[in-house]
Amino acid sequence: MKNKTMYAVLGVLSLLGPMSGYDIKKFCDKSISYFWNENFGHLYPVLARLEADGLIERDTEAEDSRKKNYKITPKGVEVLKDWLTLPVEYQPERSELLLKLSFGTKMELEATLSMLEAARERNELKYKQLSSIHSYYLGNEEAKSKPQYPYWLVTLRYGINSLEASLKWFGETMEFLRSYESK
Amino acid sequence: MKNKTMYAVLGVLSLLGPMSGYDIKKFCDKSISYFWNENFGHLYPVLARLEADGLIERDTEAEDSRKKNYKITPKGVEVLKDWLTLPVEYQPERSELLLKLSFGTKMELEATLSMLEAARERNELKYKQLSSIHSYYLGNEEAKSKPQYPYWLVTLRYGINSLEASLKWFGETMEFLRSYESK
DNA sequence: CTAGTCATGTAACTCGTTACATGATTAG
DNA sequence: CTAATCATGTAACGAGTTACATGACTAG
Repeated sequence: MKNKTMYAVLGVLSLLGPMSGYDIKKFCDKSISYFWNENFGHLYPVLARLEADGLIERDTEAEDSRKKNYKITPKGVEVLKDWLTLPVEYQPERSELLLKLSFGTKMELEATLSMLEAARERNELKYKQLSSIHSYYLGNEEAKSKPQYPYWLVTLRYGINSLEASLKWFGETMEFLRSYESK
Repeated sequence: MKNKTMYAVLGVLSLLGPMSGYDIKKFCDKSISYFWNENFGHLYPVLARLEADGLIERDTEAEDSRKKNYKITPKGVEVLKDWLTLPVEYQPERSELLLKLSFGTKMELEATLSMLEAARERNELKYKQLSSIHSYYLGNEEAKSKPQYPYWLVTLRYGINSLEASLKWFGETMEFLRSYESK
């Protein structure tokens, strides 16, 4: 479980050019929060360390007084590329929803169902948000002209695809549990 | 991000009866690793604390010499049930695969594709494993007679359903990226 | 003038991982 | 006899979260 925040920072800076810590956080929240999240408490120390290690540096041009804009260095690019070619690390699964559900016999059916319903609604909301971004992308020539376009499109589709599958499961599962009980 | 290991322990003990730390770990690895994982370094201290707090206690009956068997106490059951009715906590997403993929322009297409292929193969293997457990369940009368049966079935289906969706996405995505490049 | 947002940071903390240590038992 | 597995633990560490502090600027 190595520090992945640093690679996220390097990647974002290499894709979008000089940015401040605050901007990086905003970008995460706004554009990639469905698959990546950062918080200030971790981000700022990582930025300091990346600068100390010479992987990023202050961008003196276009100084916005109170912002600390960083740009990636050639050394930073190298480190990023090395990481990109490494296989994706195995991440042990931990789903609180499924854990609770597997203890279903220890709670009331109604409680289980309302837990599922709450989770389903959250997913449905996310699904709608991602879908609307998706259709925006498909109809926007400027977005399409960017080199990142195909990659952003497929990540988006991953999110949409997963949510779609989960919504289907929620429906089937709630139906199944209700009918199983009433036998 | 409260300590969820303790609830996992309480739940497992309440479902399966007295067990040792070693057995709990084995159960996680064998039966629920597709949605929950534990490791000894965390598990043993948590067991000690749960005992100190009176949520579990040593089971003196059927002592297996070198095993420390724990059973859940009434207080432990209460704590478990309180937690079960709480809504599932929001878990910020962090997918290394999608992060890397979103930086796709910074690497060779071939490297991206082989990263995807490796991930796809892992998922396919898991998919086959879960599917075989699923069909075993459906044909096993003893499993069906247990009160947990409907809950274990639906968690299993969650795993299968997600993997199925991801496999579909992997196929489409690799195809899309290849054809996008060659234009 | 005041509330909110912009922007950067630090300190304390908790969770979970990794690596190591130990001793007992069992299989070949 | 030896290697593997059973079984329990500890120490050190690192990642990431939460809460707090600070100051500047901005909209009503």
